[in-house]
Amino acid sequence: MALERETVLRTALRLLDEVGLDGLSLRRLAKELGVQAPALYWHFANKQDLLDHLTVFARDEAGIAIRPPEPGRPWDEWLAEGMRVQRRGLLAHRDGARLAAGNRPVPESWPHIERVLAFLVDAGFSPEDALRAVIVLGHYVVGFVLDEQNDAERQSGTPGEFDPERFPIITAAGPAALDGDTLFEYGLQRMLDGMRAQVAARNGSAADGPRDEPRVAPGPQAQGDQPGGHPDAHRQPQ
Amino acid sequence: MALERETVLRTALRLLDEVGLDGLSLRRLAKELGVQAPALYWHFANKQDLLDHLTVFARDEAGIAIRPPEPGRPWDEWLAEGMRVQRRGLLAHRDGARLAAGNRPVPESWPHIERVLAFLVDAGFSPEDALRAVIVLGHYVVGFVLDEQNDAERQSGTPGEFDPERFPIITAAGPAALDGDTLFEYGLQRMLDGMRAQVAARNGSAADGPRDEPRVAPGPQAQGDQPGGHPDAHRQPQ
DNA sequence: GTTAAATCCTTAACGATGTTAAGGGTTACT
DNA sequence: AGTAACCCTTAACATCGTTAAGGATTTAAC
Repeated sequence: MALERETVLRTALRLLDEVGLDGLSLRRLAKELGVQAPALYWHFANKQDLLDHLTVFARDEAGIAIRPPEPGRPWDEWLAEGMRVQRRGLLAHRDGARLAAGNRPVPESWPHIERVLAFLVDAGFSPEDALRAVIVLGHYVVGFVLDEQNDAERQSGTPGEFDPERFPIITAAGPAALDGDTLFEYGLQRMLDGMRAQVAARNGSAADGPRDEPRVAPGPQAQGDQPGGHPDAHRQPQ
Repeated sequence: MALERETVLRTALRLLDEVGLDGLSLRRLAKELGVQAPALYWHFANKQDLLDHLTVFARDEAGIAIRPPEPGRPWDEWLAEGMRVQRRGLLAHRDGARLAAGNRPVPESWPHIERVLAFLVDAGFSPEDALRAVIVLGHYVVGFVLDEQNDAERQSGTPGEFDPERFPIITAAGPAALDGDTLFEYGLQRMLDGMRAQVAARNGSAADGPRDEPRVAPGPQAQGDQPGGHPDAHRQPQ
């Protein structure tokens, strides 16, 4: 019976949760599939190629694909929700962030990004800042979960006890400040605050503030529908 | 002649720049030192231990240690500068971010953090938010440079050409939006904007919105730091 | 000055890894 | 029947981190 690529990836993902990324060897994976290790080279060029596809597989399985925002919903809430989903997708599997960070990006992700950008431009972003925003937010999410899972894998998180004499402020902050969800939300909201303010400044009084950001000419952008037929109804200018 | 720990680390750091983190094997390092591989186990418990110390060594060598802000200087400018220095420290060596992200944090870094927190609390942060701010900014920096060096190591950056039909907004944004320094500064300033707003709101009145890029910051000039203004990332030859 | 301990490194080897070479079966089509 | 595509096997290579056991060499003690 032929071994399907998807079978390999699904097994690899399950094995990843069991043994971690460092324990995920080709021999171990092959044994799990009832097969010899070199058999995997028929389906994938090499291990890196397998991991690249595994990243895509995990992302698709987690349902990261962006949903268009409901018409009445503010862009920032929608974006925030998207980032939370992305974080949960990385957290869904052991070493998920390391896996996602350590592979080459697949070209399939660009259409997805383009669709997100369309919504942001509709919301008042310049094309440059829209692109910057999604990239920069993505880096935040990956950096965050990377550390989060690093702490989980080893026992290396925050020391349970801090000497109040030497670390008065850390002690005053307390462990609640380091709670994963709260901490993630803090950074996320700070960044969105900044973007909100920038968009507001750009859309509102566009002539008063000493804004020195290069403004793009309001040329014809993103107005027509895609030739591929994406029925993405981007409307509702905030 | 006895081999010093520091000699090992300095050699390892130089070798890292030559062969990358994946090429940095104990045998290769030992050969560079004119020694057999197991000799390294006298100086370090294992490879992970060596890499942990290498991270500290690289950081100390890069002069990441925080300098207290000059009395008149706004906290946000000072923090921004600290993050730029941190980024440059990671960029200073090949795979620097991967190295820093992949090790267990050393307890020596906590006093450093405590000192930063003291300045932020003085500036109006609550202890919780001060702690959150430095952690969250750190995650951003690591996530950013991780991707930056990932693109550099492989040829896997952005495709040089985008089809304007399928990707109108990405095309409109242009490659300038993806310039490392500019992109880093964008996310950094957005996050600092959000923190500024929060601190201002917490300190009661003073409804000052987010300010602009520090290079045009109002107030007393006279702070002529580096000529050149923007941070200049040194990338070594690939 | 001999002895004992601490220091620093070597040789040999183990188990495991990614990967390649060469080829054996099965299946499908002509 | 023959041939090509498909899917996997056995064997092996080079390299990896790591351990075991033990030589040298220096330092300290009696």
